[in-house]
Amino acid sequence: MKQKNYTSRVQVAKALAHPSRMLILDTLQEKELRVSELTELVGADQSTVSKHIAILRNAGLISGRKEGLSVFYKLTCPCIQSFFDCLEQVVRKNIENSKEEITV
Amino acid sequence: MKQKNYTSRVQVAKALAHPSRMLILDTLQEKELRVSELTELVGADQSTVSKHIAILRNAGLISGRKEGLSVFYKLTCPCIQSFFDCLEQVVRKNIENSKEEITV
DNA sequence: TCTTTATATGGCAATATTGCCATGTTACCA
DNA sequence: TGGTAACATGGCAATATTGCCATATAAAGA
Repeated sequence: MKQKNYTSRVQVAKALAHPSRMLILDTLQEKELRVSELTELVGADQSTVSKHIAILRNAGLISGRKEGLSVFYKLTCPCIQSFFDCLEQVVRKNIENSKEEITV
Repeated sequence: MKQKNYTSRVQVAKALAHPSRMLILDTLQEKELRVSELTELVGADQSTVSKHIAILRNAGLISGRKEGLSVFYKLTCPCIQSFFDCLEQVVRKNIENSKEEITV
């Protein structure tokens, strides 16, 4: 592959590529939440959610703030909204196209 | 997980989560290309690139147009640009933050 | 200091993704 | 009709991701 390196971009894209992480990001758009709240939201094991959080944190999409025993997470970048908007736009376009015939 | 279903969104995000596919999308922003050209660009086996193309196509990110023996692919949605812009913004923010101390 | 609570991490089995080879399909041409 | 070129797909081994259990770490209170 003779190309610029997409390592960082891909890391961010991979972080988005899981329903639980998508849900976490979507929810954090409204307000910051602690891990216990995110765990209940996702409905998986606490360790599992903690690992999802680590993936989002390592990708630079969220950051944490300690307060007593809790850690509150929030989005690092408001641009995530445009991300989701684009995703939705593609998804909607797909639905429209599937009503017509398949292009290829 | 008590949530709306993110299946379609995740499919699109997953499609983005590979350096070869990122390169393909990035390149198709400029002009449509046939499979043989994309294969040379990526520098992998033709069958491998064809599978990457299928993933992008199934996610609704690109569409193909047959012309003789060739198939030309192009982006379905100009919003992909804002996608990359956001990715770059996060990546840049990460670089800045790594110069300071680690937040968590 | 000892406990408890909140979060993070190690380990590992189940599952998914990736990339090559071989082969199938379609369109064009002799 | 046979051959060839461009692309797609089946199969499979290598690799990566996921999610749970067990456990580590850190902060607060008794």
